[in-house]
Amino acid sequence: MPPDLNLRVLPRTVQQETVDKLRLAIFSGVFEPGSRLVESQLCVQLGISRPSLREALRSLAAERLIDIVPNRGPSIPALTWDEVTAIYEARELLEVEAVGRCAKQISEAQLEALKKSLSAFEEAASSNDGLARVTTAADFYSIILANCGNPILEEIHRGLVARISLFRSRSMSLEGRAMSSLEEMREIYEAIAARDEKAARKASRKHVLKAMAAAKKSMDTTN
Amino acid sequence: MPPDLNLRVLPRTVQQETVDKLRLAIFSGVFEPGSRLVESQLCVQLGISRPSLREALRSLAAERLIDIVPNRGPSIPALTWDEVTAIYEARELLEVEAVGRCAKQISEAQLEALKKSLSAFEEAASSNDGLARVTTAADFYSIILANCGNPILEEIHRGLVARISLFRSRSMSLEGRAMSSLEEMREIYEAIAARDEKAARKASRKHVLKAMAAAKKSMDTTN
DNA sequence: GTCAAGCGGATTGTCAGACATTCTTTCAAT
DNA sequence: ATTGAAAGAATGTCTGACAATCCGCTTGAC
Repeated sequence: MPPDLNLRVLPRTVQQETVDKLRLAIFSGVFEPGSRLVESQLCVQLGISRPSLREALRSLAAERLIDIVPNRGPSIPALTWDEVTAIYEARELLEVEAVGRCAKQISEAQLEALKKSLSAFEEAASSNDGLARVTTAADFYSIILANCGNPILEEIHRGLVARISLFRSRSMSLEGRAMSSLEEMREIYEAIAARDEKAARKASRKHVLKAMAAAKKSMDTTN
Repeated sequence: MPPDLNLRVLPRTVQQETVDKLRLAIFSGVFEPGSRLVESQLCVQLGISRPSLREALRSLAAERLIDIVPNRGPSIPALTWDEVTAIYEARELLEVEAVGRCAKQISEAQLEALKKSLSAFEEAASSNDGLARVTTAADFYSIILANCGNPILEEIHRGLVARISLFRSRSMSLEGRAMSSLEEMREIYEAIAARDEKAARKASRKHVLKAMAAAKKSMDTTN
């Protein structure tokens, strides 16, 4: 038996379920940015006790998915454009690095999986399912980050993308954005498949910058 | 009145105090890596109730400063060398970028502060105060990260450095490490002061790589 | 003697309820 | 209109409780 195989089946606790549910709700835009999360209401909606909820909220606050101000309670962050820019820049730094590493060392099997996820995104891009677009795109990055050889980069990247999920889904709904996004992602894929690290990095940087520009545009038009 | 001036005085809650105290305790190596944190014991030691403690623990778990396994409770992570390497690599990526940006845009006043912190480290380096070495070095990075123009990089970097604090303090106690560290940091400072971005990045990369090597060495000798 | 099964203490997961403190809002008074 | 006070709502924190789970030890079988 492989020594590092973790066979432990992690029991899912109420607090974990709650964190996942709330995270998903935040992603999906259930809560308005800036709106407050009232503990008693959430307790009823989720069917859990206040202590469990509060533990979950502390986790989300540490992930920066919610803000908690003492004596005012939790709320959904209303990100300024400066903050969003900073997150996109950090994402660029990490993602470009991950793509570059990925080009050097991804396995054929994973490359195949990456290709598949690209197809999935292609399908979603031509559909009108906004959520599908974001999730399939996320799958694509996820495979890349999982194969960059550094789990920390993956972890941080996931956290960053989570924080700008709303902007991503908004911008992905922009006219033509999904299609150009597809092209950029295909370019990334091709470079990785060709094991061309330099080209992969370049394509990745271009993609993130365009995504940021699209987010900016969607922010201007929406607000 | 400046619109972004935040005058709110944040009341310090028990949970925040607890997070800070525990974080500091973890930094200081009060807990053995791999050791378990028993809730009832911590409650007594900290003089707080279990709910408050558990909220604090969830925060720390989200920061990856502790592990929490369902039904087994929290424990101090026993990092493998692979994990430490991954963290150092991510730190390299962020720190090099931050140093590069810093060289381009740090203000004269902050540059002066950076110089001062370097002097502080110089003093600590020649002393035998291990804790002072680590904290003054941390101040040095802190100023750089605070002036890189991207608060997200700062935030992530702080989290990463926190997770390897033990390795940093151990390696900083290595014969001669503090002195060579001082030289590397001086090189970084000089490059920033000269506004030489390229040199700054190079010096920064060298510094992190040497720090990683020292950590590796200390790990080999200690274990 | 080794190994498996099982038992009991210790620890965590979760909840209910309570109360002081603080924030927000409303309404009255100057 | 601004100020101030009071009511209502929400959070911060604690106590106490109980079930579920884990861990170590004993017991028993082979």
